[in-house]
Amino acid sequence: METQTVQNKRPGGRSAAVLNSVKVAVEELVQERGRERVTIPMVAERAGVNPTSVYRRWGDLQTMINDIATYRLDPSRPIPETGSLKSDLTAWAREIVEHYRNPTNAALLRGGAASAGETESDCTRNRRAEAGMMVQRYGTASPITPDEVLDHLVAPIIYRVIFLPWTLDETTADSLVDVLFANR
Amino acid sequence: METQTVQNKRPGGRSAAVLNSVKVAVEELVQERGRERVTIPMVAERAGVNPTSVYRRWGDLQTMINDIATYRLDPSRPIPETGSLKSDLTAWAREIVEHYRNPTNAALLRGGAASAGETESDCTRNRRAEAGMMVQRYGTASPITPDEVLDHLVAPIIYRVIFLPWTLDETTADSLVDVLFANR
DNA sequence: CTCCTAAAGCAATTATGTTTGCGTTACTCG
DNA sequence: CGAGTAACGCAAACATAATTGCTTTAGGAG
Repeated sequence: METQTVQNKRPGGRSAAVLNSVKVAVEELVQERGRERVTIPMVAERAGVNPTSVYRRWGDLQTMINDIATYRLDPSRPIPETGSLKSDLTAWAREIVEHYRNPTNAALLRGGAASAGETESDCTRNRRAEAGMMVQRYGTASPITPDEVLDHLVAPIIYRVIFLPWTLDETTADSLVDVLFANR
Repeated sequence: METQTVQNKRPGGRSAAVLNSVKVAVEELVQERGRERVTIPMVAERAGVNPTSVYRRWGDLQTMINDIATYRLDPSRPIPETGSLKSDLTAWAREIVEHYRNPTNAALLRGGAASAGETESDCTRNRRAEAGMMVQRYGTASPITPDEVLDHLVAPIIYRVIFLPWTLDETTADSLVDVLFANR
C-alpha cells in the first residue's frame, strides 16, 4: 500500500475541480457503501466526471483511495507539545479518536486494513514515528516506550475503530492513557 | 458481516467435495493474492468447479469468504482452564497469536476488517465472550475486566496481525499478559 | 433399489468494469 | 495574449463478472 500523491503538471483550474469532486465522491461513497462496494465508474458518475479521467490519473481504485485518504490527518500537522508526556499523549490520542469518529475516515481505514500486511502502511509508520518523537522528548528515563504506546494506546483505538466503532467516545483516549500511566 | 453457514439439504458426497475444494481454493488464493484480488471465477477455476455453483450457493464473494473463515478457530473449542486467570489468558492469547501467524488466517482477518464496523462481527463477539468467561471464573474480585482484556490483549494482537504481522512471535502473547498484570 | 429433487454443470446472455484512439478544452509559460 | 500541450471527454472495443434457463448428476428418504 504505497501512497504517493499523484501529481499533476497542471494543478489548477479544471484539474483541481476534478480532483475535488472526485475526492468528495469517494468519501461519500465509501461512507455510504463501504470500501468494498465502491467502483471507479460509480465514483466518476457521482463526481460528474468521465471514468476515463479517473483511470488515467490513478490507474486503479486502491491507488485512488490511498491518494485521497492521504489528504486527511495531515502527516505534517504539529504534534502536541504541552509540557509532559502524559498530556502530550492524551492530546495526540484524542486527535486520533476524533479523526476516526468520522465515519468516512473509519471506512477508509477499514479499506486500508484489507490491503495492509505485506508492507508497512504510511498510516502505521506515521503513528509509530509520532509516538517515538513524543517519548524521546522526555529523555530515555521515560516510563513508556514507543512500542507500549502502539500496543496499549494506538492498537485499542484502531481495533475499536475497525470492529467496535460505537464504543469510541470522547473519554476513550483519556482512559487509555490513564491505564498506560497507572502505577508508573 | 453476518456469517451464517450456508446450509445444504444434501451435505454429503458431491456437495461436500465442492465445499471442500472451494474452501481450499479460497484459502490458497487469499493467501497468494490478498482478499482484494480474488474473484469468484478465479476460485471456481482453482477448485475445479463451475462458477455458477459458487454463485448459487453463496451469492457473492464476501458471503463466501465469511462462511469459509468460520471453519477456522472453532468457536466451540475448549477455553483454557489452568487454575489461574493469568495463565488462562496467556494460553488463550497464545492460541490466538498462533492462529493468526498463519498467513491465510491473517489474510482472512484483513478481508473481514474491510467489511466490519456496522455490525459486531462473529469474530469480535466470540473473543469478547471468551474473555468474559475466563474473567468470571475467578470471581468479581478479579483485577482485570473483560474490556481491559480486549483493549490491552486482543487489540494489540489484532493490530499487529493486520498492520505489523512480522512483529508477531511466540513471545508476544506472554509479554502482553505480563504488562496487563503488572502492578496488580 | 427406486424415485424425487436438490445441487451441480453447461452455454448463452446480460451487465459491468477497463482500455484505447481520437478530438476537444483550457492551463501555463513565454 | 497566443502557442503548445497536459488533462479531459466521448465512444467504441474489449475483458471479465454475474445471471439465467435448461440439462445432467447423484444424495437420501422410503
